[in-house]
Amino acid sequence: MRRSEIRGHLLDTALRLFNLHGYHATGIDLIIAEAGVAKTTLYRHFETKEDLILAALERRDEEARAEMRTYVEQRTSDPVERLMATFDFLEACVRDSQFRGCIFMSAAGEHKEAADPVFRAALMHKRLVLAYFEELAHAARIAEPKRIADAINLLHEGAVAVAQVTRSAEPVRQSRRMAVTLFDREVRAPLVSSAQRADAQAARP
Amino acid sequence: MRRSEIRGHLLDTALRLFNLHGYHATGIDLIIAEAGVAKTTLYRHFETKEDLILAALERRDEEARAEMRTYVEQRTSDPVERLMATFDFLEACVRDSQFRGCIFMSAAGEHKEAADPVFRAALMHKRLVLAYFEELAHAARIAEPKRIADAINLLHEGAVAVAQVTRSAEPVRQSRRMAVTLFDREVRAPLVSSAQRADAQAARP
DNA sequence: ACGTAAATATACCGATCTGTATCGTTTAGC
DNA sequence: GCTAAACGATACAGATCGGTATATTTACGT
Repeated sequence: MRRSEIRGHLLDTALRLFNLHGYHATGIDLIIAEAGVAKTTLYRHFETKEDLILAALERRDEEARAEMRTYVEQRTSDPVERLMATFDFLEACVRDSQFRGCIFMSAAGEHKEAADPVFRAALMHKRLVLAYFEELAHAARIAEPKRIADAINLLHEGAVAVAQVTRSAEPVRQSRRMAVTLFDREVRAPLVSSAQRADAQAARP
Repeated sequence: MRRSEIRGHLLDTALRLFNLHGYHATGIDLIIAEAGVAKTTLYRHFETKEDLILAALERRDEEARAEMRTYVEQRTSDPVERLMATFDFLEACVRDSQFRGCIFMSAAGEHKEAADPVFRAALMHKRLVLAYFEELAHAARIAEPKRIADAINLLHEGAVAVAQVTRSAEPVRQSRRMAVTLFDREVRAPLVSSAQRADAQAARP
């Protein structure tokens, strides 16, 4: 492994283990063993474990939001359908065999003090995701974009929480349907894709 | 302190600390110090820390569901309004200064293996709460009680998750409004209380 | 009131935790 | 190719972890 890749490899390894076992339960020794790296090397890149956690969360924050953006934008150009596509992206995340809940919620759950840097990093991620929902709602020319973004955010969080304990993707599908029911009278265009509308027509002709 | 109270006192102390700091971050030494009890005493009542966690979760499960039942049943006898009263109960929980998120979600978040007894205890609590929602939906003579119970459950979980990071009760109020919007055409009676309807009439006569 | 079971305090165990120190080896940039 | 920085391996420090052992005192049931 090239030296320039070590830092990123450490972050990826740490993120995988944090996702699998949580933050307190994942020791430095396990991280370096899984990464195949000496302990000295880890502490040359990150001063403390907390710094490693913060760097990992920052990396994952940017990565996750970029993935969602890419998924949503290449799925449809219709601004309203893009709002709904966030649920499809979420469903894909939840269906991943490695899904163990939202790592930012876990981070906040293990670092509950509002002043804890880890908690603040988790909060910041949530704010940025919410801002993206607002951006989508604004583009969709919805009357109250902030309220709709809050609602989508709440449905997302509920779906992830229920999916985390039930180990099922069905809560995400249900939250999507709830979003459709909630918003289908508030926006200018239908909230189901043309393909789905065709399916529905074919099902009951 | 009487001997018969020690076990319960240990469970209460442990629950308080688990809620404040999480499970891994709360050591045995802190629990016994806060409880004012010798370590030997704790280990006479609970074989391991995991046993203590499981006993604490079981106690809190019964306590929390009994509190919700009591709150809901004494607030209104109308079965439909009782569904909505679960949100009011939730709002009271979230407004508590000690609120740090759902301790069962935290437990599942720190014990992610599906076979972990702690994870299973958290899952069991969620199933029982969902069953109560179904019970309420059934009493309200709703067409699809299970689907509505799932929806309420999802809104609850979303509200708690968002409230946990934003440190606000507003997400709970929003989830309640979303529930009203979702169900007001599905049930036989209005979903706002007569007092709220009077307020609305007074506001715009 | 007495005897037993459970409480206490304290010391201790081995394991594990985060983090450092040492030192020999490898790599990257000039 | 030289040099300086980074890496690997290992040992270790000091704290804390969950859990035990022991010896003494306290409280409860009969």
